[in-house]
Amino acid sequence: MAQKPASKQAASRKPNMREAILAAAEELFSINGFTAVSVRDIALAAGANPGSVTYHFKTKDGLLLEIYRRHCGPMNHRRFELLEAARRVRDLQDRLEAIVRAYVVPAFTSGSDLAGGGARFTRLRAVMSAEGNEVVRKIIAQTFDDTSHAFIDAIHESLPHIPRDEIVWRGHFLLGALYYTLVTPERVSRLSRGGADGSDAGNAIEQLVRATVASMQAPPLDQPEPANKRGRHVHADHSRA
Amino acid sequence: MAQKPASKQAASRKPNMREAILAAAEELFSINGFTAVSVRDIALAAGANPGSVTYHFKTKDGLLLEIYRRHCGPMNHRRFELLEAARRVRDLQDRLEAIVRAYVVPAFTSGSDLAGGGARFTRLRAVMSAEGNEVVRKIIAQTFDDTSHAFIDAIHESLPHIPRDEIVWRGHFLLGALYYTLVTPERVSRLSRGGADGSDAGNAIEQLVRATVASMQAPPLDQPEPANKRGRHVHADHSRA
DNA sequence: CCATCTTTTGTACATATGTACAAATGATCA
DNA sequence: TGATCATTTGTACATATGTACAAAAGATGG
Repeated sequence: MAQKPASKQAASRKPNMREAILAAAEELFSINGFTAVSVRDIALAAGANPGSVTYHFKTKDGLLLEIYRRHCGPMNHRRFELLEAARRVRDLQDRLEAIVRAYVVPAFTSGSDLAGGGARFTRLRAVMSAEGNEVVRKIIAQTFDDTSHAFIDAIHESLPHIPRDEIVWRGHFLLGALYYTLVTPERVSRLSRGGADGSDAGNAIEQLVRATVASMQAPPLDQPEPANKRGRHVHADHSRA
Repeated sequence: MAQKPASKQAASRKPNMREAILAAAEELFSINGFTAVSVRDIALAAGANPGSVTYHFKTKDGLLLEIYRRHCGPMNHRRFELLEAARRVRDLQDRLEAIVRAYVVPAFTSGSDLAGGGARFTRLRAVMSAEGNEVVRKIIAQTFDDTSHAFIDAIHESLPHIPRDEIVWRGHFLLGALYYTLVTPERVSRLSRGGADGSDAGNAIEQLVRATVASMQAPPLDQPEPANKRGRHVHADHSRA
């Protein structure tokens, strides 16, 4: 019978080994990938015994699965909250920016109560997607496609003259840029010769939002390039689709 | 090229095992990452003996190194060729697009004479950067930073009113989008419900160029979207932090 | 033909890996 | 307290890994 409140449910104060293992695994996976990190590495970093990992999560895959289970819910919940708020913005351009921001911000900040948990988990997802992890592929398709579709549709509503497929492409580029920024932030610092800090999440968010909003507003491909393109090409009224 | 059936040794005119090993390793690394692929996997895929890999490349790292050495030269050479041609385009907007295209196209098509060699090598670089491979990190910084700076400067010349650091950010986003498209093309197909094919390199290039040109032209952050300058942008907020 | 160099093969070895499992330890409550 | 459960520890095992190395096979030039 489940009559122990201090076991798994409440009890915010408890030096739980299970949590330490999860945190250590998340950190190591997000830096070195799944296959490159051994169960022993994780146990060592968590100050635990290798057998303890098997006890709590059965397999290494189970550990990865639990990391996803822990983060996906809160992150997507936060995204939907922000998306609902963004939908209520009246000005079309402001709304588009709010939608993009609603997608980007939780990837950097949301997640559990751990500091930097959101960015770490997103970096983990980036690394896993590059690694082609099979365990993760299912979770991604199951958990994130709903969110993606919701954002694509919302953006499409504020940019009706752009075909949905092109919004899919540009949203895809957004995710790639997001991932890459979290995976290799030092590249920004290096190429800007110290002028910009790739690890500054606040700046990264603003740059990413600004660039993405502009890319979303680009004229679609099937629309022939306007003759006087040096000027305004954001709002095109003669849409054929 | 090779019309012999799926046998490993019979009928060998000049099999050039070294090339077969390189090709197999490149393919496997670009899909599964470096650590996840064993020397025996590579040897099996190449129809070679594991010891042959050691003979030709000494270590597994040496094999990866040779893959990079083989592709970096031609790819960056092609990029510089296209960049020089792009610089001569008179119209500023056309020039910007030509520059972006000069960066993107070789990533998909250039490389050796092998079909799809360029895209495969770029996908390999994407996977390696996500894996944080130490062997690769040096080559990247040494070989690609020159190219990146050249393109950043060229773009900056055609967009002088945008701070260089912001161009660095947007170029960084471009590379992330490029990588992610090569790593996970099926995501585009899935989210567009079959309307777009993420594996269609031609379409991917056009979408990427169009989106990137627009993102590059976005007003800089310190300049909160003036309505009088270029492109019609409805005023955005400056309240968010 | 032989001699010499290059390449391939087979095998071996030390170590790393995921995971199973029993014993030891710790916590909880009648 | 002692009994029962949860957790941790230590160890073991089968397999996978990178790489070294010697023998075999093949090519090359005289």
